[in-house]
Order: sequence, then structure tokens, then C-alpha cells
Amino acid sequence: MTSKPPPRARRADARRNRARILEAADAVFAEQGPGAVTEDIARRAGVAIGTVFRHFPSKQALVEAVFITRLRFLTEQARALCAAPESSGEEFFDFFARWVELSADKQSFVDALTAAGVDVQARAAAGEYPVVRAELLEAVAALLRQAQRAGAVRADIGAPEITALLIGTARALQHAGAQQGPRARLLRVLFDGLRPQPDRAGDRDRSDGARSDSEG
Amino acid sequence: MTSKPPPRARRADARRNRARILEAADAVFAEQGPGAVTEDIARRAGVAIGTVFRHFPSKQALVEAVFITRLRFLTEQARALCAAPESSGEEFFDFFARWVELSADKQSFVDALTAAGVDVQARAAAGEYPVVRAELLEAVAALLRQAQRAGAVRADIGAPEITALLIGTARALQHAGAQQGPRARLLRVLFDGLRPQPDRAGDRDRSDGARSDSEG
Amino acid sequence: MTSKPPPRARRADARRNRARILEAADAVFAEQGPGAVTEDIARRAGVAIGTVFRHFPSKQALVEAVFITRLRFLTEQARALCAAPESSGEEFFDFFARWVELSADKQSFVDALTAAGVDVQARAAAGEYPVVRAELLEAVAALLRQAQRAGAVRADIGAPEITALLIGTARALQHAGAQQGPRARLLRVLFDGLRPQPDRAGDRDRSDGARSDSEG
Amino acid sequence: MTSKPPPRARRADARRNRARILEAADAVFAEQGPGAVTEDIARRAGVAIGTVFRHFPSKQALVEAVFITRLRFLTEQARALCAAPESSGEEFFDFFARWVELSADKQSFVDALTAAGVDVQARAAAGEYPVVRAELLEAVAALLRQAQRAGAVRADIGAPEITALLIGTARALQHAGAQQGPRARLLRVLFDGLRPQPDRAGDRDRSDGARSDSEG
DNA sequence: TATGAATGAGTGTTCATTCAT
DNA sequence: AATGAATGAACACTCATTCAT
Repeated sequence: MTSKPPPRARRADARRNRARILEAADAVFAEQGPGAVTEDIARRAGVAIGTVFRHFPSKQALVEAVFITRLRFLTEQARALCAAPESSGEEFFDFFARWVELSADKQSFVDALTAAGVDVQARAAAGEYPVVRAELLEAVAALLRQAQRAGAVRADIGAPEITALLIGTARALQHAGAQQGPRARLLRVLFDGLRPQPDRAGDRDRSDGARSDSEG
Repeated sequence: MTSKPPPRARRADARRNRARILEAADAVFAEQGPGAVTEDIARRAGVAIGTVFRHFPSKQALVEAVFITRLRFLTEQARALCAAPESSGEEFFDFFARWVELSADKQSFVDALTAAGVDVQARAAAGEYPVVRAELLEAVAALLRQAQRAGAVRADIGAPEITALLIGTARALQHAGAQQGPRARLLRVLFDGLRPQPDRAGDRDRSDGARSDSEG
Repeated sequence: MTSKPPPRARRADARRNRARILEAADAVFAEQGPGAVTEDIARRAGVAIGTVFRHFPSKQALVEAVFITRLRFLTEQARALCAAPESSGEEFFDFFARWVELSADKQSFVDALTAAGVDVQARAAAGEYPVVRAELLEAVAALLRQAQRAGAVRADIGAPEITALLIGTARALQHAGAQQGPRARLLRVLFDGLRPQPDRAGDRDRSDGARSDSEG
Repeated sequence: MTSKPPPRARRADARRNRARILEAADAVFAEQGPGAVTEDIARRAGVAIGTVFRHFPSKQALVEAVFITRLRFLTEQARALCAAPESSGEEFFDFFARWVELSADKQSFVDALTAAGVDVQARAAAGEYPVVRAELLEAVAALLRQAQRAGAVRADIGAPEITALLIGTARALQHAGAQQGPRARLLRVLFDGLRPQPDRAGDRDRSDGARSDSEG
């Protein structure tokens, strides 16, 4: 009675489902952290729990997929910003601010990210993760180099530090809450620290005494 | 042989157990996050599971107790550093570095901290938490004011920003891993950003162009 | 071989499981009281523990479901007996005897009933309970009125008293054990008390002696 | 230093403790049923949990002790009422009413009683229970015989039926709640049933047949 | 392929009972 | 004898995962 639907139709459906699940997972993990119950994600995606597991063989795999999707998104951003031919180096700060806003919006973008990241570090040297991660790192590195060449960012730091700072800053902003004042101040501190630094003679070592001179 | 034990003997034992549980919980939460299994904590503390629940009526209560203990420790640190009469303001940076090292050592000091913190914000306006938190904030604020008076820290930030930065930095260091190079560089960036800033005329807007001059 | 199963197939299975669980719970609660271990019920029903909790969100819910099922059964009985057009009023006694036998068979039909009932009184003014209870009460009342109209039952009692008597009698029979002699005698006392009473002038005070005349 | 207290003093203390525990247990079981937590009893008695277990080797033993105490109390009541030399037989109804009020006052006097009773039936053919039970039964029997001799109670029932009725009635009253109207009506039904019965021609025996005529 | 009911190991929590003090 | 902290088996309930339909 029911004429068999063309097999392509299914494929399209399946692909759409996969996308919806990923989207739902992203949202739910952002709201509730990676501890969220998988059925919530299914419900949000409008599919049955079985469908989630058909597309992602385990919850861990789903978390990683969300994680990787996020990394890819950031990589694209970084690449796009890097494309400008004549750069003043400020694109770097744009990227930083954008990521960090994105992260703090979704409550714990970074929670899931790091939570997954930790697990991933442990045993997902396999999978696409290392590649995706390397690509993001390279994109960030390129952006950073560009900014450093333009003199917008101090020369003594590299992409790994930037990544760590991004994650840390997202957390800091998350803690700061929604108020614009503190958020702006936090970023200002960060950005000032990232600029090429004046010759603060002997900071931490000698100058303290020196400065205390001018003060005491 | 054993001279009559003081009447508080039992109490002392119980107090020791409580301490051991707290210690074990601190360690286990640091290693595995607040999702750690309560029985692991009991095992680590060398007591039966019932004993854990005798001292802390729920897992949540245990998490909060660990959290509060950490906050208290930090408060003490801040107060001690603030006690120096003639301050150059550098104690502030000491505190910052110390906290952050402490946090990053224990894998997710801040995870549990924030995890608990989130829950706490939601419903523990009661309990000791608000008090402890206020005390820590005040201690940090005092240390910060001292440093600002001494000219060691920029004047346009307050204790809330510092708290957020502390948490974020701990996270960043955690992400950076154990290597000393990146960790030191991260802190340098942060600290530079916290210093009183030179008149970076028109940062972000004009000066960039100006500086890019000297470089491009 | 198997012709295409109706689309509700799964549902049917699930419904059967629900029924089996309910049945098993009824039996187990009857044997061991409402304190019975939920896994025993699962085992008896031939399902896993999770399945029990899928169908009944908590043990309390299961107890109540069993309770309500019993009430419904009794309501049906009462209604069926009430349907007879030309009644001599003896259906009432049939109902009474039937309920009470049913109850006493299952060791503590009434235990669970009351145990649940007590809890229910406390907080389940919601749910189906009030409705089901009202329906049973009404059915019993109808049966009672019928019997009273026919002159088979005394006029000075109502449905609430009957309900209480039913519960109490079930308990009494349960205590009396399985022997037929005592059980029959108990019911005889009850039924005699429920009949329209002769003018026992001065009961409790004098007339007893008088009547003992005509009997002794 | 502390001169050893005379050993008798301890004994008195211990005996007092035992009594207080029993009293507390009676109250707590009455309020919460035999599922009540043992520590609640200890708290109510003003002793430590260990003391409860020193006096009663297990919770079950405590329940049984309470049970037996109650039985003893009832036995005394029955005996006292039986002592009247010239009896009209109404003492029997007094006893009945008194017990039943007592039971219904304490919410589930009879719950615990029966709950314990069930267990006891199963395995406490040992202990004092059989003796105490026999004594109560005998006292009730004596009271009953007295009432039957006086013509106040029908002749075709014995002490076992009365016991069952007592328990059942207590339950019925408990279900009826606190209102005086229904309670009184319930007792009236019961008492009327217990009186010597008039020759109700054909009840249950012939009239049924008669009816079966007209019906089928 | 999608569905969603079933599974069952795992977890937080309770509480009768023991035992060092 | 009394205390009350410690014990640990037992239980209700959850949730990732499987599988019959």
C-alpha cells in the first residue's frame, strides 16, 4: 500500500536528523553542561533516543562531535579574519572578543569544551580531533603572527598561550556574569597585557623597589 | 599503659574523620571533578560510606564543604599577605600567582569550585557560603587596594574583576598543562595587563595605525 | 509468516508489561505489604527494574496504582450487583462478603490499601484517586440504598460507615485466619448488626436481661 | 576520685531507661507505624541509640515488647472488668468500646499490633508472646462468658471471634476518622450484631432460597 | 532507518546494628 | 551501663545503551 519512498529521501532525512541532533546537543550541553541527559537532547531535536545513538555511537562521541563542530567554527572565523590583505593586526583582538563573547553567551560553552577536551586528550589522539585541533591552532597562529607582524601584539607569546588565554577568559567572563562594565574591564586588562609592553624596567625583580621609590 | 583518655576522645576521632573525608574529597574532586563517586572518597578517607553521610548529609553538602574550605584557605592567604605594613603592592601578584598555581595543580580546583558555585548561586544564599564568599572578596579587595595605593596595579578595576580573572587564569593554566614556559608567559601577560598602563594613545583606533607605521 | 503486525505492536507489548507489573505488584504487596522490595516485583513480573520505573515513576506511584486498580474492581462489582431490577436487597450482603473474602485472601489487601490510603489522604487530593474513591463510594451508596429500600438493611447508616466496616471486617477476617468456622461467625455477627433492628428497648441498660429470657 | 557508685543505683537507672524506651517506642510506633526509625525512639526516650539496643537486642524485639506490653494492659483491663460479682454483662461492651477507642486514638495502635503480630505468628511461638496472648484470650473469654451468661451477648461466638472483631473494629474506626457520628453508628451496628438475635425468620437461609425462586 | 520500550549496572542515601571509648 | 560514631548491606531510582518492531 505505502509505496516505497525513494532511498535518497531517507538519506536526506538522516542527514537532517544528524544536524538537528548536533544542534540540539550543542544547545543542551551549553545549558546544562556535558552531564545533560541524552534523552533531553533527543527530545529537543525532535527524534527518538534510538536515533541519537544511531548517529553517534555513544554519548561521548556526541560530546566530541559537538566539541569538534565548535572548533571548526572557530577555525573558520580565524581564517576569515586572517584573509584581510593589509592588516593592522586588530583582527586578532576581534577574534578574541568574538570567541569569548560566544563562549560566555552559551553558559558553559567552554565547560563542555574543556570537559570533553580532557577526556579527548586522554584517549582521542585518534579520531578527527587532533586534525581539527591542529587546524584551529594553525589558524590562530596565523592570526597571531599577522598581529605580531603589525606590532599589535607582543612578540613573546605563541598560539598555545593564546588558546589557553581564550579558554580562561571565557571562563572569567562567564563568572563575571552579564554586566557590561566588568566584562569590558576584563577584556581591557587582557588586551593591554597582550600589547607590546613598554620597558617596565625590572618588573617583578628590581623595579618594584624602584617604583616603590617613586611612591614611598 | 594508656593513661585515661580525655573525655573528648570520641569527638576527637570524629573530628579527625571529618577532616580526612574533607581532605579525601578535596583530592578526589580535584582529580575527577565533582562527578566523582562518593564511595571513592570514603575509600580514600579510609572510612565506610555511612561515615561520609554522617558527616555530610548529602553529596552536595560535601561538595559545598570542600568548596568553602578552599575559599577559607584563600581568604587566609589574602589576609596574611595584606598584613605587611610597608607594602610595595607586589603581595597582590604573589597572591594571584599562588592561587592560580594551587588551582592548576589540582586538576579542576576550579571545576568543582564553579560547579558548586553555580549550584550555590542558585539556592545557597543560605548557609555559610555567602559569608565566606564575602570575606574572601573583602580580603581580595583589601589586597587590591593596597596594591593600587602602592601604584602596582591599575586603578580602574575592582575586586569582582580580580576574582573573575583568578578563576579564568586558573582555567587557562590548567589548559596550558604543566610546562613552565607557557605558564610563565601566561602570567606575564596577565600581570602586565594589570599594571598601571602607559598612555597608549588611541589604542585600537588610531595608535594601531601609528604603531603599524613603525613596523610595517 | 507473521502477517504485518499492527502499528501499535510495541504499545501492546508495553501495555502487557504494565499489566504484568501491576499484577505482580498486587500479589507481592498482598504478601509482604507495601514495604516489599521493588525488585521482587520486577522479578515476579519478569521484567527488569528499569521497566517498573518506566511505567511507574516511583514506588509510591506503583502502590497507588495498585490501590486504585483494586478500588476500580470493587466499584465494578458494586455496580454489577446494583443492576438487578427487582432487588430483595441481598446483593448488598453478597458484595460485602465478596469484598471481604477477596481482601482476606490476599493477606493484606487492606494493609496496602490503608497504607497507601493514608499517604494518599495526605497529599493525593490530586491524581485519579479522589475520583475513583468517589465512584466507589457512590456505587456502594447505591447498593446500600437499594438494600435499605428493600428493608434488608437498617436505615440509620450510610456509605461511609459501610466503607469503614468493610475495611475493618477485612482486617478482622485476616486476623481470624483461614478457618471457615470463625470467618462465618464473624460475618454473621456483622450482618445481623446491619439488619433492621428490633425494638430492643433500653439496650445496654436493662432490657438485655429481659431478652435473655426469651433466649436463654 | 569518683567513688564507685553503689551497683544498685545503676540498676534503678537502667530500669527507668528501659521503661522510658518502651514508652517512647509505644508513642512513636503509634504515630508512625512500626517502620519508624529507631533513633527517633531513642531521641524521644532521651537516651542514645546504643542504649536502646542494650535493652532490646533488635528492633524486632522492641516492637514485640511494645506489643506485649499492650496485650498485658488489655488483659488487665479485661480482668478488672470481669471482677464485678453481679454482672449484667455490659462490662463486655465497656471493654470493647474502651479498647477500640484506645486503639483508634493512637493512630495505628493496631497497625503495629498486627504488623508485629504477623511477624510474631510466623516465628515467635517462642518468647513470652504465646503466654501473654493466651492470658489475654482467657481474660476476654471470661468476660465474654460472663456476658453470655447474663444474656447480654449471643451464645454462638467465642473469644477468637471477639479478638478478631476487636482488631477489625479498631481499624474501621481508624478509617472512620474522628467524627463522633460515624463512630457511634459503627459501634451500634457491631453491638447490635453481638446481642442475642431475634428469630429473623429465614435470613440468609430460607429467604435466599425464596429469592432465588423469584430470580432464577 | 526510526522508534521507544527494555535493560541492568551504577549511585546516592538510609538505617539496623556493632563497638571503641 | 551509656554513649554515639562507624559500619555496610539494602534500597529506590537513573540513565547510557540495546534491540524488537
